[in-house]
Order: sequence, then structure tokens, then C-alpha cells
Amino acid sequence: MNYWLVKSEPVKWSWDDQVKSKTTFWDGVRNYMAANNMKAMRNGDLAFFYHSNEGKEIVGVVEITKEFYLDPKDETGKFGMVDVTAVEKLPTPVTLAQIKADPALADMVLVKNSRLSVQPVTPAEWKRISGLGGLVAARPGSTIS
DNA sequence: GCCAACGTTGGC
DNA sequence: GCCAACGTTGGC
Repeated sequence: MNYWLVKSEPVKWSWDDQVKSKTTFWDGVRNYMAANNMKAMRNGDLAFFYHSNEGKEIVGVVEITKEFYLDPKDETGKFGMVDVTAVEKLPTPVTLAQIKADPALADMVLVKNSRLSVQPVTPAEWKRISGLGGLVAARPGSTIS
């Protein structure tokens, strides 16, 4: 089981949109590093849902429910998407400021490479953020409030 | 709204 | 295959 973090501008696609649609494809990624991360995703992997620009905080958890497949809209045939399903909202959103201020999270890709839109999260980081966000377990179940 | 950081493109 | 120019992202 691997952990990830995906970013979205809430103006374009917010956590509330994700909850409403439950399962959606995560497309539009046109960056090799991000695409490679998507290819490494496996069914059942979990990802933090991060709001960039507006909010700048981790607001929820999604599960990868379909592994990487090509995007028919991408004529180069190089890029694709995965399906993600909303799992749980963080009782307390974890802000970028908090992450930056936390020595245990200072090495996160979110801090080091803020522009990467799909990034890996280590188990230690996952646990730490889950704690800060008020999630009881790393895999909290499927209760969306 | 500005601008720094960084990924991508394209000319050579 | 290098690298300058350009475009985009995202924090502030």
C-alpha cells in the first residue's frame, strides 16, 4: 500500500465536488513526474486531497479505485488518468503553514517541490498528517460526513 | 496580481 | 543533446 497526495484548485475541482461525485477520473496531468507517480498507483492506495491556491490545506482522503489508463483526449498517447473515490473528510484540515512548521514534515514533497501535482507521501508523513487532521487510523473507513 | 521556481519546447 | 526562451503553477 502506497500513499500519495493530489492537488487541485478548489475553484476548478474542490473536495466538495469530489464528495458529490464520489468516484471520478483524475485527468489533465501533463507532467512526466506526476504521470509517473500516477502509473505507480495501485488499487486501494490512499491519497490526500490538497487544495492549492485557495485554502492551501489538506482537506480529505481519496482512494485509488482504478489504476492508470490512457487519456483518449491526449493525442500524444503519453498521459492518462486514474480513478479516485472520496473516502473521508479530515475533521481538521491540515494547512501548508502547519506542514512547513512541523519538523517531521519538513521534507515533504509538498514543501520541497510545491509545483508537483501528484506526489508520493511516506507512511510516516501519512501517519503524522492523519494525526494532525484528526483521523483515527491510517485507513479510516468510508464515512463521509 | 506579482513573481519566483521550475518544467517544457524548440532552435541550433 | 544542449540550453535559452517561454509558459504555468502556486505561494505570498
